[in-house]
Amino acid sequence: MNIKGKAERTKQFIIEQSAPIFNSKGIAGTTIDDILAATKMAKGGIYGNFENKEAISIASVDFLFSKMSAKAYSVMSKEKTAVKKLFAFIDLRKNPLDPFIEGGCPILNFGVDSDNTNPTIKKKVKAMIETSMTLFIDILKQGIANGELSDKLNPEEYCLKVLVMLEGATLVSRVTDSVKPMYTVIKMLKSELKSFEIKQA
Amino acid sequence: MNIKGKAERTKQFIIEQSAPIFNSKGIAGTTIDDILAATKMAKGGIYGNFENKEAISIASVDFLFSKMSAKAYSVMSKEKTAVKKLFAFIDLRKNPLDPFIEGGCPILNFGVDSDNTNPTIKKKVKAMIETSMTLFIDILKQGIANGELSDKLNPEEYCLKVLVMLEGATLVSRVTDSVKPMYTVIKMLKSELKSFEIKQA
DNA sequence: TCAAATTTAGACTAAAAAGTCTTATTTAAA
DNA sequence: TTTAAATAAGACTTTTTAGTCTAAATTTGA
Repeated sequence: MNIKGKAERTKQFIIEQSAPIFNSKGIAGTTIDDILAATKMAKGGIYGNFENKEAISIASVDFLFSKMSAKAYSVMSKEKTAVKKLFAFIDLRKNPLDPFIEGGCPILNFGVDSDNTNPTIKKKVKAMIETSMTLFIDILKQGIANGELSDKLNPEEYCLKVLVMLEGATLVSRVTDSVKPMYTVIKMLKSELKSFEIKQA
Repeated sequence: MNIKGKAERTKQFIIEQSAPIFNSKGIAGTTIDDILAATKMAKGGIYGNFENKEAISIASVDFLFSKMSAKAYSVMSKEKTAVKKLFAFIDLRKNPLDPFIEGGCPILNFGVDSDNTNPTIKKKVKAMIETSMTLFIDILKQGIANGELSDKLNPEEYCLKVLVMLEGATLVSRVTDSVKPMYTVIKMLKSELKSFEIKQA
């Protein structure tokens, strides 16, 4: 009848409803009752589709990371230059108080949540960080190769800077309930990259 | 007999044993049984000194923030110049895999943990961030005032940069299980501050 | 459309966690 | 040293959370 079958659609629905809760309250802080409330389903419906809470949390993390990657890819591929691509990515983080994903950045949240407690999730966060870094580094290398950016720019170091400053600023902005730290950080990051731009003839 | 009395010493002992657990496993992820195991006490001993788990978590956060502040003050006051003071603070974070406080940076951990869930703790994290920032800014302003540092340096922006980069690098280093991100970040932060140093005659 | 297979509801059970209370022990002031 | 007060032990109760299971409902292929 349908392309995917009921089971798979229900599974996806549960993940979509649960993911923002795990992201907001943490894995230990999220209960099955939270998930029942969010999905308006009963236990049978949940446990018929997932073995246990852990399985839902893992699927939720995968879902959120995919969603983040897809969004980043979407906004970046609309731009043509390396600088514009990076800026488009940075701008996704502009308002940490009204984030793209409810509860704030999943890398930050699940990174802290899983550190010391959850090796499975921690591995996923690590992979997400490494994939993102590699992608950004490649974009900057491309920009240097085609003369858009000075070869004085160190792509690895600048990309690390972007990542740590965005995560750090997300933390500070959310805790202090102010967008100002993030705005200031974005301004600094952009002006640094601009200083390596080579004016085209 | 003793200066403080048994009750107060026991209370302090419980806090000292519990704090690293809360910092490592998060507040929701820490159980009373964890605390019993760490203190080797029984329930009566715990609940005789604290009303409930929340009270222990609050006292633990206060304890860890005081400990951090004291340590920072201790290493910074040994130095005479603004740059050396800042560097001493930064160097406290050198190895995120073997941190001064077990489980990693409490600002990062409790910031993420409390965001969305725990207003009481969140307020404490906010206060800690703001006090630290103010302290560092004052040190840099002093350095500018006495001619150690160029007045081209923006103390607010540079301090924010230090804070967000150290927190972000702590996250990345711990999740990827590598000190390299933190080393790179520290190198960048130091070289930036050095570039504002005025060579004394 | 209809029947087999799949999926879901929700009462029920099990396990884990929080918190209480009485008894025993320890402390500290006289 | 003695004794009243403070403190701690640990069995017990309560609450919360996870997970199971059977009957009912829904889906899907023939």
